[in-house]
Amino acid sequence: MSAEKENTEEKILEAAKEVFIEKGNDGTRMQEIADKAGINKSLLHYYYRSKEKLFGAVFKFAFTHFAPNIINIITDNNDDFFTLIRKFVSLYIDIVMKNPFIPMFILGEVNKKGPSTFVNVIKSAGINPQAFRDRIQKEIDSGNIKPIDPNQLLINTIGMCIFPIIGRPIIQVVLFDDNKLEYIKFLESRKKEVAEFVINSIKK
Amino acid sequence: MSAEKENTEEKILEAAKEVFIEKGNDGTRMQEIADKAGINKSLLHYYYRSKEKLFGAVFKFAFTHFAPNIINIITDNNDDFFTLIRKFVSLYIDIVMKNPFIPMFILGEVNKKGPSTFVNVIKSAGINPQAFRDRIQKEIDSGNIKPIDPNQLLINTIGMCIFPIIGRPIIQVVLFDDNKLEYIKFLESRKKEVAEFVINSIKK
DNA sequence: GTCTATACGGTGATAGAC
DNA sequence: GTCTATCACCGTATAGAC
Repeated sequence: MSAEKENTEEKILEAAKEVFIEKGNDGTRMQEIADKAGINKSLLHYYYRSKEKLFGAVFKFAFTHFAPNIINIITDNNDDFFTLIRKFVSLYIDIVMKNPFIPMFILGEVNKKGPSTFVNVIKSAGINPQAFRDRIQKEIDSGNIKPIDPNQLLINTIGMCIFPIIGRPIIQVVLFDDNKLEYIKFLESRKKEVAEFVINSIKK
Repeated sequence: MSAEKENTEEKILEAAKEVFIEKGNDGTRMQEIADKAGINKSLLHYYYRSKEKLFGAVFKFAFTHFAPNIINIITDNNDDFFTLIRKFVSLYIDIVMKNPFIPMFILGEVNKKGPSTFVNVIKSAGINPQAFRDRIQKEIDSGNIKPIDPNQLLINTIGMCIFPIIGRPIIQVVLFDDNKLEYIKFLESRKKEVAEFVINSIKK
């Protein structure tokens, strides 16, 4: 997917992303990363001193490329609020559909190690919930939507976007008799369904 | 929490639940389970032949004690639909609050191994989404609620209940400045907030 | 920078005494 | 049933040649 003649360090990181994100820290073997990068195992330690450091690089990538894109849709946005919600939901579901393992990876690792290990990454990711809260409050004050706790609205919306992705194996089996196409169709239609669900709930 | 003089097999399973559910299959060491059970490592293999088998017992427990309780609230229920939703959401959030690691455990493992490994457990868990779909359809046909795809409504509702639990480390840091009490309060109020959010969205 | 060889501590699993 | 001792293997990490 990237350039053919990338340097070794980059090749390692790309391979590490694939393995770590799919298998998690505990499930990842340095040997597998080396194989996938087409280099020797000890080269991993030459570029990244330890497994932990390599993992850290992968986690940082995963988190910073996911969290901020979401919230930043909101900041500096001139759409009316319902249009904003439709764009947000559609874009977010699209992102997680294209990177289905990343949410599970982030949530799994953060739950295992606790936020303390990642608090630097999390804080430096540029997430600014206040901008979101402010926008909601403005809409409420203007009488455009029903009163609601902005945090609740945010978690509701993100939860509805992410859960069907991380719950895929169960959802596909239980709801769609393990039919992959039915599941994909279901997910695709959520881009509109979730937005309308949210809008219906808060509109006056 | 259980009887003092439980037999060894039971002690092992209890210890295994704690470790597996908190650390996942890859992160679990047989030694840790033995220590927690207060017995020797080789006794684990005497009662459960392998780590895989022991894991299987834990997963089966976790899944069967979680999934069905949810859906069965719906079956054979005589409440009006909005009361049903309020009960469902409140009970479900209460369950996951009391067992916060189980959703992450189930989702993590199912995503890692794929549903094929657990398809027996999943299918034998007694989940019956059709009963739920039928109930929704009845409400729509009766004109009590707006038309909506029952699957979408189900995933929306469950997603809003589970996501704040598995996303806790991030949510607590980003939204509540790592204030534990604020997070708990937020979760507690969701028992009502989520139900009203759903009801607002589907009521006519 | 990249390789081979190896150290060193675990890890699941088994054998065998009691 | 429960223990100790031990096995065969695998994991990360390092040393050192080229």
